[in-house]
Formats: sequence, C-alpha cells, structure tokens
Amino acid sequence: MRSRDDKKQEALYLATIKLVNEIGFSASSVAKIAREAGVSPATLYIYFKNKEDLLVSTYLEIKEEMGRALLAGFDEGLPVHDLLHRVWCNTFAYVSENLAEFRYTEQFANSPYSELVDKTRVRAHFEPLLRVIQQGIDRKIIKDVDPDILTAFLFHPIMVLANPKHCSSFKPSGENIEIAFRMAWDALRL
Amino acid sequence: MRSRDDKKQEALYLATIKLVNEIGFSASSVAKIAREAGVSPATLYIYFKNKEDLLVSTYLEIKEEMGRALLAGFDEGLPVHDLLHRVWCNTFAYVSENLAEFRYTEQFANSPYSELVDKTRVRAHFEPLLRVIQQGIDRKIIKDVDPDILTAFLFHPIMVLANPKHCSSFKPSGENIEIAFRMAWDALRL
Amino acid sequence: MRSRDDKKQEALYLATIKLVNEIGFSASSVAKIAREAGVSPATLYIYFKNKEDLLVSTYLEIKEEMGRALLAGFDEGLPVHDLLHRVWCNTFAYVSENLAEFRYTEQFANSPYSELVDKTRVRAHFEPLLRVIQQGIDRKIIKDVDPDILTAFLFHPIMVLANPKHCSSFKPSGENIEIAFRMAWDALRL
Amino acid sequence: MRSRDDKKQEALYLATIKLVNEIGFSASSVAKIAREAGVSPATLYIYFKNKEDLLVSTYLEIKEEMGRALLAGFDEGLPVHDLLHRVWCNTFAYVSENLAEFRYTEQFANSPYSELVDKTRVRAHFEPLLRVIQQGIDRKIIKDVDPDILTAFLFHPIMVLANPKHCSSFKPSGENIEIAFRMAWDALRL
DNA sequence: GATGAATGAGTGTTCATTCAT
DNA sequence: CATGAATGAACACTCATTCAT
Repeated sequence: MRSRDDKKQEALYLATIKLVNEIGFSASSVAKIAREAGVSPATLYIYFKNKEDLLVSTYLEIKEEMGRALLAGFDEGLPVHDLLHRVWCNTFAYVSENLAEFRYTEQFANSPYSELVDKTRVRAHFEPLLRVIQQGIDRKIIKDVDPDILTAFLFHPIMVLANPKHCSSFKPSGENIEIAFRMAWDALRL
Repeated sequence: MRSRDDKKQEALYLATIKLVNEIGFSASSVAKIAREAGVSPATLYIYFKNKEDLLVSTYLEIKEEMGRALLAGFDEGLPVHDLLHRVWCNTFAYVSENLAEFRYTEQFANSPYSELVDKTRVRAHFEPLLRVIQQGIDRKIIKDVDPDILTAFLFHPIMVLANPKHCSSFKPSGENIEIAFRMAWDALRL
Repeated sequence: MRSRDDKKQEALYLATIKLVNEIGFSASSVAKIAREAGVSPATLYIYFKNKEDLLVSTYLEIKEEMGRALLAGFDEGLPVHDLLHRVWCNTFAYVSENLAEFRYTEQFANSPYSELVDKTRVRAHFEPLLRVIQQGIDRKIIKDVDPDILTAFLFHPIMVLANPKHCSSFKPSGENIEIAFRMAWDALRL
Repeated sequence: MRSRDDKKQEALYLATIKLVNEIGFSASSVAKIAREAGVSPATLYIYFKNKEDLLVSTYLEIKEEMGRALLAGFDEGLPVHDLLHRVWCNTFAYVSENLAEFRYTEQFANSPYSELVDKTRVRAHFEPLLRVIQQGIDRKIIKDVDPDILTAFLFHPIMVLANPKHCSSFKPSGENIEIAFRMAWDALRL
C-alpha cells in the first residue's frame, strides 16, 4: 500500500490557510481547498473526518505553533515587565511573519466553528504567560483586576496593531512597537 | 430598487442580523433571511441589489446607529477625559443592549465583504470623537502617537470586554467598567 | 409568479416509476429522475421535500390508484365468492396494464424506505375487501384462520402470477386466471 | 481471484448479508462490507471480481444452502403429500433460523442484480422437489396446471408467512404452520 | 496475499438569482 | 410591488475501484 503522506496533510493545512485569507471562510469550499493543495476532494477525507475537522485541526495547529512562538526565550527568572515585553515583541514578530495564519485564526474565531474547540486546550499553550501575570499581581506590580481586562489591554491591542487590515496609518516599526508596549504597561502596572 | 414599504426593508435588516447571530455568516442564505423576514426571496431583490448589497447595507445601517449611540450627550465643551469617559460608558451601554447588532458587525468585519465598504464613510460617524482626541494630543493631555495605537487601547478593549463571547470571567458591572476605563486612560494620558 | 405545475409533479412520479423499473431502486438517483422528467434537480425539491419524500409519495400515489382499481365494481351485495373473483380479475387487469407501477411497489416494499410509510393508511384503501373477507368467515364460508394466512393465499399468488418477472411459463390468459382463482378459492373456502 | 483463505471469503459473505439486512441493499457499500468483515476494501477484490460478483455469489451461496435445507430428509419413496409437507416444514424451519439470509435473497431478487443469475442453476438445487410435483400430477393427485401456478400456491405463501416483515398478526407456531399447509394442499390437490 | 492511500465520478441537497404572473 | 416557481452551479461528501508497497 501507499503510505500516508504527511506532505499531503501539510499541503491541506496550507491550502486552507491560504484560501481563507484570499477568499474568506465561507467561500473556501472543500473542492477549492483540495485543488489548491493539489489533491482530490476525496483524498481530503482520508486525512480529515470532514470539513469541520479540517478547519478545527488547522486552527489548533496554528494555535500550538503560535503558543511556541510567543513564549520563545521565556525565562521565568526575569522580571514581569521584561517577560511581558519579550512576549509582546515575539507576538509582533510572529504575526508579521505569519500574517496568513494569524488572520485564519481571527476568521475562525468569528465563525460558528469556534464553538467546537476546547478552549482550555488552547489556553494551555499560553499557560506560563498566565502564570507570570498572576505573579505580577501577587507582587503588586500589576493591577489586581479581572484577567479578561488584563488580556483586553495586553493582547488585543497587539492583535489589532500587528494586523495591517485593522490599521490605516500604523507601521510596526521597532519604535512604534516600543511605544505601544509602553502604553500597555501603563495600563497594567500599579 | 428602494420603495416605500420601509417595514419590509427594516424586517430584512432585522432578519439578517438575527440569522447571522444564530447560524453564522455563511449559513445565512438569502432564502432563510427572506423567510425570517416574512417575504419572498424575490422581494428581497426589490429592496437590495443582491446579497452583498443586503449585507453591506445592514452593516452601514448598524454603524450609523452605533455612531449616534456612542456620541449621545457629546458636549465638546467638556474636558477630554470626561468626553472619553462618556463615550466609553455609551459604548458599553450600546453593546450590551444591542448585542446582536454588535456581533453582526464583528462577523461582517471578519468577512471578505468588509473590503467593499467605504471606510471613510464609516469613520465619519465617529468624527467628533476623533477631533477631540486630536485636541487632547495638541493640549499635551494625551500621548502623541499614531491614531491607530490610540484606537487600539481605547476602543478595542471595550469591544472585547463588552462582548460576552470573548470573556470568560469579566462581568460588565459599573465598577468593572470604571476600572477598565481607568486603565485605558492610563495608557493614553501623558 | 409562475404557478405550480401539476404536470411537473406528475412527470416526476412517472420518471421515478420508469427509472426504478429500468435501472432499479438504488441506481435511480435524483439527478437521473429529474433529467428523465425534464426538470432541474433543484426543481424536484420544490415538489418534494427530499428524495425519500419523492419515493414514498410515489408509492402512496400508486397504492391509492391501485386500491381504486382493485375495488372497481365492488358491490357488497354480491356473494363473497363473486366479490373475491371480481377483485381477483381486477388485480390481474391492473397489474398487466400497470406493470411498471406494480413493480415499483414491489421494489419499494423491499427497500428500507418501506418502513417510513404508515401501513394503516395503505390498508385503508383496501378496507371494503377486508370487511368482506371477515363476513365470509362469520358466515362460515371462508376458513377462520389468521388474516395473514388468507392474504398469503389470496393476494400473493396473484402478485406473483401477474408479474412476468416471476413466471417462466405462466401466461395470464383468461383461462389461467380462472384456474388460479379456483385454487385460491379451494384454499380459502371451508 | 479465489485463494486459500476461506475464512476471509466467508467473513465477506456474512458481512454482506448482515449489512444488507441492517441498512439495505443500496446503502451497503463495498467499504462498509469490507470493514464489517474485518478486511481492506482492496482485499475484497482478491476474492471477488467486483461488487456485483460479491452480491451474486452471496445469493448463489445462500440458495445452494437453502436448497439443501429444504430437501433434508427428502425420501422420494414417501407419498407426494408427505413429501410436500416435509418440505413445507423444512422451509419454515430454515427461514426462521436463517432470517437474515432469507431476507437477503428477497432484497436481491428485487434488485437489478437478479437478472445476472442463471436461473436454471438455482432451480437445479430444488430439482427433486419439482420432480415429485410432476409425479403428483401424473398420478392425478395434484391439479394439472402450469408449474408457475403450483409454485405460486406452494412456495410463495410460505415465503410470505415465514417472514415476519410481511405479517402483522401471524405467528409461525406449529399449529399455524399446519393450518397453512392444509390450505396449500387444498389448493393443489385434485 | 494483503493493504491503506488515492481518485474521478457520482450522491443528495442548497445556493443566489431570475422569470412569469 | 410582490411572489412562488424555476434553475445552473455549487455544496459537502461517498462511491466502486485501482495503485504502490
């Protein structure tokens, strides 16, 4: 028998991301994704149970990779400020280098499919970061407020700024990134 | 294309918003929207050029209404801080009272249709606010940074916090809203 | 608007019967049936909820018509023997003149779809006949046995003999029909 | 095509019968049959030329076995009546103990595949029985009518009565079986 | 001999849109 | 103005069969 080809699975992931970026979530049909990946639509169903499985798997794949990228060089010995700064910069780097992947996750999160993912599993990839934030709170460095609020001021601004689609004038230069981080820190710190 | 029976047009707007919320953007077919609105699919084409026109018009309609709501009681004589605070509270009020409309705009903005809208027209509805921010900068009250950055720390956190879908623990109590505004202000002020 | 066209519904019934006869139940796809009926597959779904509905409706349509045909000239004043003889002859006439319809019902009854029909509704079309048989039992003309047994000797032999597919030598001449009825009567009568 | 591993071949026969009974003829795909039999779809094609061959072979296999069962204890020295009675009882026994196999043959006979089998080969399995019937005719014990008619009153009633699917009230108790045989004999005998 | 991978052709069904009334 | 009927094209998915190992 022919052996299962990881190349094909990878090609399907990439085709999915590419198409969703180019023509959007709902226009990305199984047929188009398969054609883009260079396989038959029937083949897609060897690697994924159905379309939903393909889309969810693609999302989880990206989230895992993204978690690794954001936490690169994450040394928990460093001060909270420095750790957050490191993650902040990592995020900008990841998003600008993997814009398609990032946009896929945004479209996915705003689709009905998003309700199918186990959110705690996704959160797990970012666990060390959440721990450090808690540390910052305990040490009275960061405001002691609801975690959702912290997230809203720490991560969402990056997400917006790093995605050219949402920005008309902002350019992610090193300087701008530092300015924005400074503001996030002003928001969070006690 | 337009006609006198605004009841039907309004019903189509509401049906669109309701369905997109319930079953998502891509599952909201013309036939379902028409049925929900209590008209024939053919009738829809009297009021809107095509599906795209329906979706875009619905979006613009919401954005206009939303602009009005956010700027309610906007007295440019007040200090910058107070004005932003007023808008902040208005936003929370609008989103929590019009969650379906708000979610529609989020789904719309993350779809390929979003590229069809004239963004300057949308921006116009929020013009007074932008003017006040510029004032704040000129008077050295607000940091002199790219407007996109200011937006990222002023509006996006609200959008996130006001939408229960994105929050697991945060509850939009009056106190929480004040805490969050305080953080936004910390980020922006000089 | 265009008005609903009974011609099309009828054409779909006929196409279904024809195709099931020619290529069998499972090979009769919606696309082929629609093409045979001269309409688009999408049109089929205006007249029937889905394929199942089409097949079941076709079956019920035939059964109703068949009930009428078998009971033509059914005068309950006649003796039991004569009434059964009349039905016997009607059945031969119906089946030989409507072989395609008859075969459709046979294929249908042997498909999983058969479990979807309300059997009491079908039985209703043959009610007068069942009543007469009960009369024959009460008057001690017909053996007092389980109704299924009577049916097995009264109807099933006709079904078999009238369907050339099941017969290699039998020809439904008037004489043969009489011979066969004589045997059925011998089986039933006390 | 054939090979030595009769276990697999037998498993495929059984899987085919089981699935056709459970989900019907048309829903029984090669893939499902193979899975049910615990082999790969490709393996199926080692033992059978194609799906048609599998279905026809399964039918013939059953018919052969059935012929053996019906003629068990068939002593041509016995009177015609007793021989037919014996076959009658054998049939009830076989069908009730091998309902799945029996139903398979019914579904098969009502499918287009049935036209692919050499009917004389099937008939051969029942040859002694046909011979005895002819004997009955010659000895003026049985009515001298077309063999198809005899079959219609001898075998088809059993087929119907033995298959619970066709009966709403009839139960194949010993007594009922005798009653039914009595009726068949009444129909046939001179 | 045995298999999982692979696929073109097909499945039933829904789509956005137009037509005739 | 308003509509249900109509449809070609597309949808997600499965089919029987073959291929390479």
